Amino acid sequence: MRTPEEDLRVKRTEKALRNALMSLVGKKGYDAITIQDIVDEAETSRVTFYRHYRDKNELLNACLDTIYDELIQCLEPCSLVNLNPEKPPILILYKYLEQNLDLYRAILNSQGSAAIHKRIRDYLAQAVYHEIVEELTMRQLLNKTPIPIQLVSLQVAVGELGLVLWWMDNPTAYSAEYMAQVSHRMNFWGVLEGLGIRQTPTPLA
Amino acid sequence: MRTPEEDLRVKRTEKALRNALMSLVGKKGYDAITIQDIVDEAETSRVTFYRHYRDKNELLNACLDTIYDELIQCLEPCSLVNLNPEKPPILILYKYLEQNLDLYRAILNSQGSAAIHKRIRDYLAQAVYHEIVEELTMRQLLNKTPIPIQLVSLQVAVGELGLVLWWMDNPTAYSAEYMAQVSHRMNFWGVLEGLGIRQTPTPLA
DNA sequence: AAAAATATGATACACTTTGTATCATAAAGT
DNA sequence: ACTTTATGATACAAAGTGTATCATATTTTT
Repeated sequence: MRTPEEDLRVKRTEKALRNALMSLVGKKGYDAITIQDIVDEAETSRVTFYRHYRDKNELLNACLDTIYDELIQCLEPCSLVNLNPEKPPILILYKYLEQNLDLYRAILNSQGSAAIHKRIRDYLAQAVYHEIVEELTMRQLLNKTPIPIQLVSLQVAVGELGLVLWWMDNPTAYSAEYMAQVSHRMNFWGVLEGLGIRQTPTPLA
Repeated sequence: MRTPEEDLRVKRTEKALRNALMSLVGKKGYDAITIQDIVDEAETSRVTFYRHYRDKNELLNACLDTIYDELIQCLEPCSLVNLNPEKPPILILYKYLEQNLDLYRAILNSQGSAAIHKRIRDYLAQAVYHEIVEELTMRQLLNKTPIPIQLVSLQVAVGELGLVLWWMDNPTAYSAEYMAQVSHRMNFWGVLEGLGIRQTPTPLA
């Protein structure tokens, strides 16, 4: 039997490279980082880098897979379209990003960030989609929405994520708690409209 | 009197460079374009390029200034927070982008696109902001909003723009008209909530 | 524990791209 | 016509990318 993906050296090297990139991205920003920088930080050689990743972007994707798993685990336990506008589930995302603001700001503002934004957006949209379907099934309102659920979900995703991204560049303007509450509240009414559900408005705390 | 910025040759060269980049970006995508590609297409020399722009990004910004003026002129005559949810002003943006979909898709999906997204987002947000202030002044509701106008505007901007960007990658799913109507309708209720104005819901056409 | 397999590091190389310098020439402005 | 300035050709230094080779070190397998 061979040892295709299980060699200790391989795992060690790849982990070191990932850690190196994540560490550097917070210092000098993704775009300015060279392969040499990465292997210096990882204490390995340039040749070795190319044996594992085709280029910097492929390494970034490997890093994102890791980060992404973390993020998903953060968001897993909460309901994103919580039909109570006062309890913003997106707050979990704000708090998560707040913990390593410098790092995530560097990542989400890098040149290759568009792909990352899309990835998060689509994940959020999908999560919202499933929740809406569940909620509507319970209320026996499925297939009766004035706007396709796909678009309602997408609207929530871009609305919430858009404010998150803005806030990351302007973190002092409002607290994470306030942002989450406000953002969720506005999106909430769009969702109700899109799904054909209406509720009596409640005052903001 | 000198001729600082008005030499015919300068104007001709810079225009040729801008056109070259815009043309190439639709063919091979922004990231893959080299300075040599640009000057070949523009039928000038690399040295000349550097006399006018520091790098590719600076040229892109010059291009965007031009495009951006066009875009603003497109959006100028319309009200972005039109308080009638059935008349979506953002449709103008959809129609504008639809005209040169390949070009704008290439630009808005390029590696450096995050800065462009932000620029459009902030423009939209600012435009919405001014309109809201006007509307609220008329209704004598200024400074009485449950959510800061800045955040309401931003929410509208990211909501509308987010759907536009998604649609550009999925242009066949729904028509520009439908997207605009749906997006505007959902945002509309968020705005009403954010501003403390309420209206009786109307059915979607 | 020995043998086989494989990942690593050092070095070297070809290649692409970037950005600058120089200088004769062409084309604009006055 | 005269002056000023932009252009193009050529050359060059520097940085970065990606590949090839081979001896060495480490891991897995027997």
